[in-house]
Amino acid sequence: MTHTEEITLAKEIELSTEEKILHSARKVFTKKGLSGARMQDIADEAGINKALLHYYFRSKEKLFEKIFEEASTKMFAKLTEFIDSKELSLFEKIEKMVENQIAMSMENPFLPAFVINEFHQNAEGSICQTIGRKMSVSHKLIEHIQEAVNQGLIRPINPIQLFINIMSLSMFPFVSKPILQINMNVTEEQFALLMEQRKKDVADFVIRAIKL
Amino acid sequence: MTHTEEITLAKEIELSTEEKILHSARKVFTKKGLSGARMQDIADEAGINKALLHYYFRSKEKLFEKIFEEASTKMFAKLTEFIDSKELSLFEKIEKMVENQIAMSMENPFLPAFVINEFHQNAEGSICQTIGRKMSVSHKLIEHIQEAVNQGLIRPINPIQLFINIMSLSMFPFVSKPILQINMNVTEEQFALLMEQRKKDVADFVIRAIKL
DNA sequence: GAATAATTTAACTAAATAGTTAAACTTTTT
DNA sequence: AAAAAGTTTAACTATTTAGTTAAATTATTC
Repeated sequence: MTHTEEITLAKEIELSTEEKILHSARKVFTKKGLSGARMQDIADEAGINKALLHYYFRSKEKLFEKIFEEASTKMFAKLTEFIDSKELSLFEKIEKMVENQIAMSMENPFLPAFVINEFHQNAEGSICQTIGRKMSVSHKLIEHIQEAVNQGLIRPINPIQLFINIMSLSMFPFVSKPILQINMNVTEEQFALLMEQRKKDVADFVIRAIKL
Repeated sequence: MTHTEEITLAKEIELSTEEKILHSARKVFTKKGLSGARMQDIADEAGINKALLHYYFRSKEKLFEKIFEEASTKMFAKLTEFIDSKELSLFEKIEKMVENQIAMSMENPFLPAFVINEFHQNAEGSICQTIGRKMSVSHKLIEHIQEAVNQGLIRPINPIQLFINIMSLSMFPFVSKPILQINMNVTEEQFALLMEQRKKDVADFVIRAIKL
């Protein structure tokens, strides 16, 4: 193996320092939160030292801001893709919302709790205000629900309550996972299975609750 | 006003130092979490200095443990009262569970997010393990649901999923309140009104979803 | 291949925060 | 009222953690 081959291979396998930092920052911040995370932990996780962290990202706040914004966006990314669609029926939208949010949570188990908690502890803070404005979920879904009620397709329900219900059923299990697991003696595998079932179960549950 | 009258009056109005500390510790810990809370903030909030805090409660950990255990218990206290009852029907239990958990969350707005988040960040830790064991929700409810399915009173559903649904619908809105508010432009009063409505709405929603 | 720029480190400083001490003050007991 | 116990404080120390510096190393450009 020549020298250049070694380098090419290394580049394919190993991430750049910046990417390594972002990976470990994601991991540490989402697990421990802003106040619980330690720059030293992030550096250790990335296999570098603290000075290099500050070389790439001036401060903890700056690094956090990047991770938090990325996380907030990711949390609702799949939703915004189709929520305004004119082609999908309300029931189809509900099915997709549930499936997408559960899939997102399964792929990123700490993400929902992280975003929710930082908003909680810092709701007035500038970061949350900025990010909050960007991700206001469309009023078109609310209108879609209201239309369905008006047309007698579903029973009367406050559209906002229905939206809250869909989000609650999809995401709460992941947010409260540790309590549920202790509470009900559920292993990791059992939990994953339950959540996989929920992709269909929750949509059915919601549709049964609202159809005439 | 005599000297003794002054003292009697003061005792009625003012809390003991220990109670003042617990009050402010509750406030600061539930808002900021273990890692975000500062002993100085707790002292300031109680109108005392840090040394006195350490006089009453040896360390931050000790004080936190007390507050956290109290909070975890409070979070499910009302539930455990009636959940095993033989007199109540399943639907009555569902109505009470929803109403109690929403009422509890309205009275203690930061409590659910606090408990959930600390479990998340510390699920392996000794505190969570100890507290977790104490609050395992009864299997009798699960059995009650299973019986209702077997007797054909409700449509087939995994009892664990139904339990998760009830908890999700009752508590998620409070956990995700800051995001919901920014997302849907909802004031404090509007939010309180929505949650008041949910006490009935959620029970209806669940019952409609499961009844034949 | 020398010069320049980018990357990385060890060792440091600065700031924040938990926890301690010794003395003063207050209340209760004898 | 003297002694003892309980309460409170100001000023302190110890520890943790974010952030800096200057020098060494590596990669890139001319």
